[in-house]
Amino acid sequence: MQLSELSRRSGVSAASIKYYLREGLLPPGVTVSARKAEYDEDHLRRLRLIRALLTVGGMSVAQARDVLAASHDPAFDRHTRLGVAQYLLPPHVTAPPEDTPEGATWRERRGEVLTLLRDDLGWQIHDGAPALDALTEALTTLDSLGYATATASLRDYAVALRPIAEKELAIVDEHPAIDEAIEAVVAHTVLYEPVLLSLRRLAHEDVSARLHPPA
Amino acid sequence: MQLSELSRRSGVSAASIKYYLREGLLPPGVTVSARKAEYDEDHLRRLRLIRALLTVGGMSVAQARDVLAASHDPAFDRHTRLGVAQYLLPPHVTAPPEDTPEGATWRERRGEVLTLLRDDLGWQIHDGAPALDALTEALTTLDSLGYATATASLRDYAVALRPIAEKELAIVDEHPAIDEAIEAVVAHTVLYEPVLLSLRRLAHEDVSARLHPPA
DNA sequence: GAGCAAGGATAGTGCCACTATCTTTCTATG
DNA sequence: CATAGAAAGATAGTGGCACTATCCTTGCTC
Repeated sequence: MQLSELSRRSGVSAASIKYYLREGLLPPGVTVSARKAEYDEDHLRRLRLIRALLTVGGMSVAQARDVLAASHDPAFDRHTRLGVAQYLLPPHVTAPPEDTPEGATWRERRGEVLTLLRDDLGWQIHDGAPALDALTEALTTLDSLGYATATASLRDYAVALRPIAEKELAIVDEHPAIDEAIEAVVAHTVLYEPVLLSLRRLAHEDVSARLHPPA
Repeated sequence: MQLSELSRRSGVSAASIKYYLREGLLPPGVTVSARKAEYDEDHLRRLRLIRALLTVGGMSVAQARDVLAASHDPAFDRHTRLGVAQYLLPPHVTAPPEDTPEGATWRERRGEVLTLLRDDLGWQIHDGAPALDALTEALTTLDSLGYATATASLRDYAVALRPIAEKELAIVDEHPAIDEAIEAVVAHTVLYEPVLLSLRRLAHEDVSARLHPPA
């Protein structure tokens, strides 16, 4: 199909598709002639994924490009590529400078969390996992606002989320083809986040309605 | 304290503080004279909350302003204000137009989810809850990519999140002062989201390491 | 072979979160 | 008392981002 048809079937403007092509999010089609390029169903699928990452996932174009590129890099094996894709996903937080008081408490907090997850819960996680930094950042921010987060409640969260993670990984492993699996990881990691957060808010509403019944 | 000291103690540039004052995120200080305004500890605290909403929470300045404004609106009672704060929080999705095929499936999906939560799980949730739209949007997007989400797994998510929501609401109810409670709701709703998502990703890593042990 | 639509390149647009500058006002100091 | 200097406030500017509008070339069609 031509670019115009790709645009029509995806609902994305032709100008935007050209933009994604320029930015390397969408691989170029087969150039048939100087005024005709051929795109296939894979392009359509990829385009839908791109739009999902940008809108539902809230990622930037640059982030989406990096994730999509890394997830198709043949230099890595299956397990690594699955991890690389996840490690590249936002958010990315950087630790505060080491020589400041904030930096010291930050690092201390990070160590506590790592100990909880590794030693207490027995999770096998890498020391440099970006999610660990994001978690530390959120916790220290809450601390600075006076909302101390007990290690115990953090453990409750972790325990509640563990079975969910197992189910999700099982779904990914149903895809034998590596490219499909990668896409499944990216899609599940990013697109299930709003599912999780929405359900949490709805649960809040239910609990609140029970605690404070409206008149 | 003066604006310059507020800047120094918060780490936010004086120019940015002026910007937040202009945009109505931060209430003005007491004008002592034309070149001197007095700020107090509440301003410092509010400023920290603003920064947290913008950076950790990923909200826009306009969204933060609306949430902060509504949460201090005396026209609402405690329960309503807690809800209003949450309803105003992003993301906000709009349903597709009713007369399109996508609009029809979207609405159908929304109805299914509502039935699951209300009739099956017995949750008391409002029909117009924005989280319901966000949830529907995420699910239909996943559907369009070929990842059908079984109602059963959605129920698993909901069941896993329910106890977390209970704990969180209990913490909020520890604050008798309404302003403190509002701030607690906003802070918990927004700032615990990265906690939840980070822990989920770390759980993924652990599960993946067990399924595919690295060499 | 004239018209026209598709592709590709390039410059422009609108929004956002600041940020730099300018002016006014006050106060501390010689 | 004069004046330098600093704080507030107003206003205009900046840089990044995600597109988007325009222009030009090319080649198919009638």
